[in-house]
Amino acid sequence: MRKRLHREATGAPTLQNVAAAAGVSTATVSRYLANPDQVRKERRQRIESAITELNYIPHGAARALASQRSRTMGAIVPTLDSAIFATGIQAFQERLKDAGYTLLVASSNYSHDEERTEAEALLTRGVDGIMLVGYDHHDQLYKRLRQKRLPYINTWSFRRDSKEPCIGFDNFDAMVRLTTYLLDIGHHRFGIIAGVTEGNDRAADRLRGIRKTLSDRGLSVPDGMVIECPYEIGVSRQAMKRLLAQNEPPTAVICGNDVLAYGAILECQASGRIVPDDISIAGFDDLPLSAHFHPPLTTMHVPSEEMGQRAADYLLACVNEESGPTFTELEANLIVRGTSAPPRNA
Amino acid sequence: MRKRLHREATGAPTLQNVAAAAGVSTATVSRYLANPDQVRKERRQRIESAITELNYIPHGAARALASQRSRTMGAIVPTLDSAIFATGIQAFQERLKDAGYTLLVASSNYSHDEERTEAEALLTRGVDGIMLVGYDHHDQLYKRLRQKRLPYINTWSFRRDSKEPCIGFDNFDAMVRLTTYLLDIGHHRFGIIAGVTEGNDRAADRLRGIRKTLSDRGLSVPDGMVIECPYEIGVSRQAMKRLLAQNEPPTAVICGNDVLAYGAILECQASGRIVPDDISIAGFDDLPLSAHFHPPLTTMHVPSEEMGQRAADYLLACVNEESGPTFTELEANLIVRGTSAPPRNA
DNA sequence: CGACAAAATGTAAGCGCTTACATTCTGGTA
DNA sequence: TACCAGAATGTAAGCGCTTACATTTTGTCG
Repeated sequence: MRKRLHREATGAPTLQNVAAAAGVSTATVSRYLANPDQVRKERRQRIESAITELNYIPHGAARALASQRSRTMGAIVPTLDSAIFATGIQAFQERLKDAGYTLLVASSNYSHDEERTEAEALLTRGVDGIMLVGYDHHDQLYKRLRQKRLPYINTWSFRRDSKEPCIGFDNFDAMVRLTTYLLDIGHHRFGIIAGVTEGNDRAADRLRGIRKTLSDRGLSVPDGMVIECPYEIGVSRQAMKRLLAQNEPPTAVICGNDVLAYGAILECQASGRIVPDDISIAGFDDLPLSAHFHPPLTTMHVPSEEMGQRAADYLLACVNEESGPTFTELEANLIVRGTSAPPRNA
Repeated sequence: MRKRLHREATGAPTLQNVAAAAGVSTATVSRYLANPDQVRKERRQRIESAITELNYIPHGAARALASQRSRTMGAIVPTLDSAIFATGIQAFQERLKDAGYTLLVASSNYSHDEERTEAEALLTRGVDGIMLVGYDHHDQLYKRLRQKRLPYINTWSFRRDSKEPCIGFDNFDAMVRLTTYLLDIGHHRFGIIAGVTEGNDRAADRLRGIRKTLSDRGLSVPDGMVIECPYEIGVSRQAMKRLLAQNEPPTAVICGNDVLAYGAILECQASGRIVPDDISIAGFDDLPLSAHFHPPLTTMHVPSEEMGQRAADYLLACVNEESGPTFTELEANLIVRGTSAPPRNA
């Protein structure tokens, strides 16, 4: 006699139950699930009613184990706690959903080590692909991904000479354009409130873009005029305060993102200065609020939704062995609004 | 002779390989993974080195199938695209991570139907528990959850007479307090910019709280003074514009959340009004920006992090069959800042 | 030193599904 | 009507793990 079942099953109906109820084999039910019109109409109906009757829900883990794909994608973002990433993730997720995929998210807190740990966790969950933010990642992470031959894509960053699949915009170039604009309207005393560049290639690229543009025009930025700080409004206000306390305060301040810019503007206003008359301020991201800010913020628009969608498309194409663009450059657009104007003396 | 393997395995090392390399049985390796000090030191070391050598990553689906738990939790939020939910989710996720769990997120777009569909998807993925936002959900969803005996918890909402596990604050009561405060400083002409109440019990509770408080004080709110709108700043500005166009504009406007409040403030400022001298405005949520807004926003602070954490604790306790509080009330605190003041004529 | 309980390990049966391969039906066609 | 290709099914072997139960090892004590 067969050994007694050593574990209680969950009691949830299985595909086997459905097959029995419909009077067909499990294979047929499985095929029906994967591709309904592969089974003859009459059986199809029997299966359908068996499914609704039993309230059958397929068991994802079993399916993943047997088919070697989990229909799950992973995404690791620096933080969920930022509107811009949230938007991208939301778009990513919606695209996945349409394809019958589910999203596993993790956040790295802007740390390559944490990112790697999280990736490891995602691998254990058997994700079929991973969306990453940025370009620089832990060596081990890249290695593991390749070893497992797991599709992945870098987002929020695009480099012309990229060796890794990526979809995004050129952060360096975007800042070159923003800075050029400010130069062109007459500014030559700049302050910079950058994001933390350590471990954040986007922030670093942006800062490089500003510096390069200025030095190309023969301008140098004194040390005291460049402040790196985390993307928090309070910290940004402090930074602005320091900038304003300089001997010769800047006539224009470029911020690493919109949140930093909000802080800068608010601090200026708190100190009685008029933006943009007394000082111009520019951000980066173009959050929904920015268009409505007072005054409306001059910033670079980042196509976060499109990045999310395309990242999903790319990964989906990989798992389906279709072909798709491996390198996609999107445009970050300069949006000139009310926080920038020629300097007083110009 | 045995039938040839009909599928190519992934090539990734399996627990079996580890066992072979370490010269022990698969059971021992499995036990080591689950509880290292259950295996004798000498073998433990052999296993450890085999694992690092082979670069072994456990196969989540196989584990889930065999053990009947996925070490995965699901969360369905109305949208990721809102700082407040993002914060909660972030906290939820971090707590899960510490317990070796991974998060599956989905968003419902404030629709019960979509929420239900997403839940179905999560069930297929075999989540061990689900975090929900709000109290009202699709009947079928509740039914399914109970049928599967799956742990779940409602967040962002607390009701004293709750029959469902929940952790949150009382939205009605919170608005009663906010409204009372505004009444107490002398306002009696109110405008309300509420969130869309359809399918959103939090928004509905908040609106009820305001209305009840006002009517208790003998005040009625004319139809034109109550506007429901989606949580978008542009829409909110339009709403404010309408409020200001009334015969007798309100002296105080209560908003369903901070984003709506930002819109209201900005519209006032754009129309040349001074907040709070000409008009008081209050929000709900206390987003990071609110403390820095100009003027700083009077609002209700929502303990989103704590909700996320506690929700994770609860679900984790459920799956581990520990006991924990099923109903937890947190406090939403009134934060009086610069957008509220007694009305002119008071 | 032998007996025995407890601890450590091994054995092998599934978990619920997919899918290669074998078998049985179809509906044309000659 | 007989034959046959192609479509529709069925059969059953795993996928990589966990775990009940059996077996062996260890440590303790009289």
